Amino acid sequence: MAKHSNSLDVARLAGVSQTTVSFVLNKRPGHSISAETRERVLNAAQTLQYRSNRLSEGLFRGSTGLIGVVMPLMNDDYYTNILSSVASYSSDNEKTVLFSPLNSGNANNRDPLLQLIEYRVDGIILVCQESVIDSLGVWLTELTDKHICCVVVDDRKYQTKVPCVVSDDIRGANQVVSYLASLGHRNIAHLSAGTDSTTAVDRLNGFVSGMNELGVPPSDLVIKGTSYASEEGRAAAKELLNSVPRPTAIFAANDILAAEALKVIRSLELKCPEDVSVVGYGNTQVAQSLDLTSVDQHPMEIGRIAIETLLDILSDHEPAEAAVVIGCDLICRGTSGPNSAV
Amino acid sequence: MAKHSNSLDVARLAGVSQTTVSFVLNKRPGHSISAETRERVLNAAQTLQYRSNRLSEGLFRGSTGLIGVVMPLMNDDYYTNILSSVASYSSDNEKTVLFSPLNSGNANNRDPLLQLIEYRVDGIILVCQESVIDSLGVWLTELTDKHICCVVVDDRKYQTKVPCVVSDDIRGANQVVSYLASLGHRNIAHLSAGTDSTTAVDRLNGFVSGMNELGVPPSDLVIKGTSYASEEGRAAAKELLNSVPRPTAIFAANDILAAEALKVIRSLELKCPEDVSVVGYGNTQVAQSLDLTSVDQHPMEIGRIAIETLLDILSDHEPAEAAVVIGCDLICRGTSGPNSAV
DNA sequence: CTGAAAGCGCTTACAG
DNA sequence: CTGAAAGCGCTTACAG
Repeated sequence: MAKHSNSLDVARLAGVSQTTVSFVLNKRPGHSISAETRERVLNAAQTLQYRSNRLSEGLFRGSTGLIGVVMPLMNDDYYTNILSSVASYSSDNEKTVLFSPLNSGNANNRDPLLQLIEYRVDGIILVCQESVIDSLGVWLTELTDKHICCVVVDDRKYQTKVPCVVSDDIRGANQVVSYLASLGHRNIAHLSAGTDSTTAVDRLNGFVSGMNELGVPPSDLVIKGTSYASEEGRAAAKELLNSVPRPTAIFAANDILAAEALKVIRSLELKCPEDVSVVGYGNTQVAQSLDLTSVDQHPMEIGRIAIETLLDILSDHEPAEAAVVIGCDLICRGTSGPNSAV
Repeated sequence: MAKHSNSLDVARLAGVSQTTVSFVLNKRPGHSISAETRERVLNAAQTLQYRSNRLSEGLFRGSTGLIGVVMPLMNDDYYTNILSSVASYSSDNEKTVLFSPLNSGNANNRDPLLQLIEYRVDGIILVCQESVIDSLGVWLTELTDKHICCVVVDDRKYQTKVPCVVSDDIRGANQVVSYLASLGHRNIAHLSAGTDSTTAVDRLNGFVSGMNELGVPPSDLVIKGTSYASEEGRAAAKELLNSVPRPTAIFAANDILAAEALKVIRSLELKCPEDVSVVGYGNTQVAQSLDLTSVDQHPMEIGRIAIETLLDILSDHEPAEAAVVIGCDLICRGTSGPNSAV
């Protein structure tokens, strides 16, 4: 069992009361303590390696300094970067992250929110994903019932009730289409991730609207793919690349799918970007390693805004309502080039 | 400010004492409660959406149910997978992860351990990295002073003092060499990550010993590279591929470096694996996307063993001492093939 | 079968 | 300038 010294231990060693210890250690401005007593307390605390018990503090204050983070944890830099940014920013603001994973894969999934509530977190950052969307409404009312502040990332369905931070996937996808069009491409196909995920739908919509702006009629749009899974992506990529006429450019809904497209291109002995240009989404490590043109969503920025928003609400009680939309940037690399068919 | 109902609220609504509420909710075996009272308490708890305050519980019990995790958070599936596995396993065991990032990048880095100690975590999983190695000794004595259980991942320097879980990098690297040798390669170069990181050193050593077993004298070994950073890796890969005679196979210390080697190979208009075979390390998303032969370290398994070990110590007080070495597996993909020069 | 009381480790009015 | 006391929300001997 762990052995921690407490403020009473410090008090005894310094020959003062607990009150004095608390005053010295918390540097209360009102109460002045004699320099000599101060010194004695500080020494005692040092000697005993005293660390204040944040649980007790929290109990008294009604504020724990804990920030709950609920998110899926998958092989995607996106989530890692958000977590990294939230955690480091929290740490800078004397907050600590209590982490609750989504879809841990294991069967006995405890309610991820419940754990956080039981520890009386000051606020929650909830990063959404398909599997969560259905529960979201219930969760949010549970949180508002208990007056627990929450910021939702990656979904804006409830933006009137709770602050949301989302990536501008529609515009990102749109930018990709404009960029490919500027390279002379018209026969652009979309390797989609289906309609289960909000982000996939947004990227699809951005693609469609971009193509419409180019004057391509909806009936001529070439779209395949049903999820972010690489196996399905591969099959869809094959269909796309075997269709006649073959698209001169493929816009994939994420970098993993783009990687699958590249594999298929290679297996068909086609060349990228000479025969087919490929653009991904997310600008993950995969994109960098593949020299893949992709859209950077700035996940660190998303995390930063989310935690900043949460901390703002926590201190000001200002009920921010609007959704914050984080812009994205197209990063051009070697997999995209001029349409050689022109 | 958050509003939670407490056990007194429940007691009042049910018309019983706090004691009874506690007994009902915690299903104490000794004390029997009349079915009718039980029902009333349960209903009241339900009505008030009562959630026990784990901080108060922890204060009383001297055990918080919090597991501290200290790790770097970078664009590497390895850490993400460890965290994912630790978090889900913790959750399954009624524990919650308190997360403390390493190298958050920001200047005002609070001591990552301190936060965890202040929240009186039951135990700590410490995933090492170059930047931590120096502090490790100090940290460990701080933890043992306070009798806080700790499991160290990725370093076994202190295995006599604390349980360690490490990946078998030496053997992994060794396997790569054997595999490449079995394909007829003899002129195998190592794209190293230098000597700052323990893992990089182990992979280097595994490579060297593997080559020695093949009968290649140390003086003939070709080794370049100084870190896991892709820029440096790229430069080193260029040197390797321009050396005479050109290596017929390159073993890179991780997948990112391998990806850089592949880029250089392409830029030199060489073919992989026909002209040069490439093998990475980590079997990350990058390896899958590049169809890269790589070594899977089973990070989920590493995380699982780490948290299992910690939970064992926590419940049995058995002072496990030995280091657990997690095996790894070579995953053969398209970037490695027979030595065509044979 | 049920409840009053003490205590986990803190902090802050309130006295002196 | 310093301390005794109460209370944050729980749980568990100990009574009855």
